[in-house]
Amino acid sequence: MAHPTRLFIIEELAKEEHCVCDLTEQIGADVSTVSKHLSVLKQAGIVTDDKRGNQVFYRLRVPCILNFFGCVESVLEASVLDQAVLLNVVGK
Amino acid sequence: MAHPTRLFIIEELAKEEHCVCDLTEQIGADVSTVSKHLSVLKQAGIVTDDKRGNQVFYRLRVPCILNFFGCVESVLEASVLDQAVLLNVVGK
DNA sequence: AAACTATTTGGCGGATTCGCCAAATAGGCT
DNA sequence: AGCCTATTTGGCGAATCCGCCAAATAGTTT
Repeated sequence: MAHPTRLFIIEELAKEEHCVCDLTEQIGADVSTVSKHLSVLKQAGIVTDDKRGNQVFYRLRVPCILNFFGCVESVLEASVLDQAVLLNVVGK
Repeated sequence: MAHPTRLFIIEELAKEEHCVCDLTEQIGADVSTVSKHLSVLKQAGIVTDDKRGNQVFYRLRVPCILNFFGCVESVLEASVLDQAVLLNVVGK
């Protein structure tokens, strides 16, 4: 599934947990789209979810995943966009 | 582009440099396919190429990228295959 | 130059992925 | 219960990606 969005999600969750609605608003895509991205990340074990009230909060389960970005940045003068490209490469 | 193959390439190049023909033989896909994978990795800055004679040798340019795998393993009891899945998620 | 090996590039069908909409599920509130 | 908000799931067309073949490019050898 889509990169830039998932990358963005990971970066956001690295700061603090967010509910789906929150991420959806920031991303600007349809809620169902964001929900599916989170579903994939969850299935991969990268994030965990926590239902409170009628909303679900997601948070990063693998903080060290951020080192990956640092690693890349140390070599490339990479912007977030370039990282997306990179991840696209390694992943998908 | 494809995951398992690119993941395999990264792991192989982590050990030592390889020419395209070498990787192609190990992977079992068409040479053009492998070449394209390498091309993508190169464009992303993950590998560098070095032409000697009539063959091109590729090597890892971002060794720390391997830490990423270690990171994932520390959380998941992930096999190489699972890592491929994970990368598919983060990437693609 | 001709022949041969190694690699890259273009093209194309097939498969996968993406993102939206609509419908279903879940919890909260009146 | 009925209504509303939040989220997930199913479905589908559009876009992307993959892997092979064929052709082009580059270097070696004779």
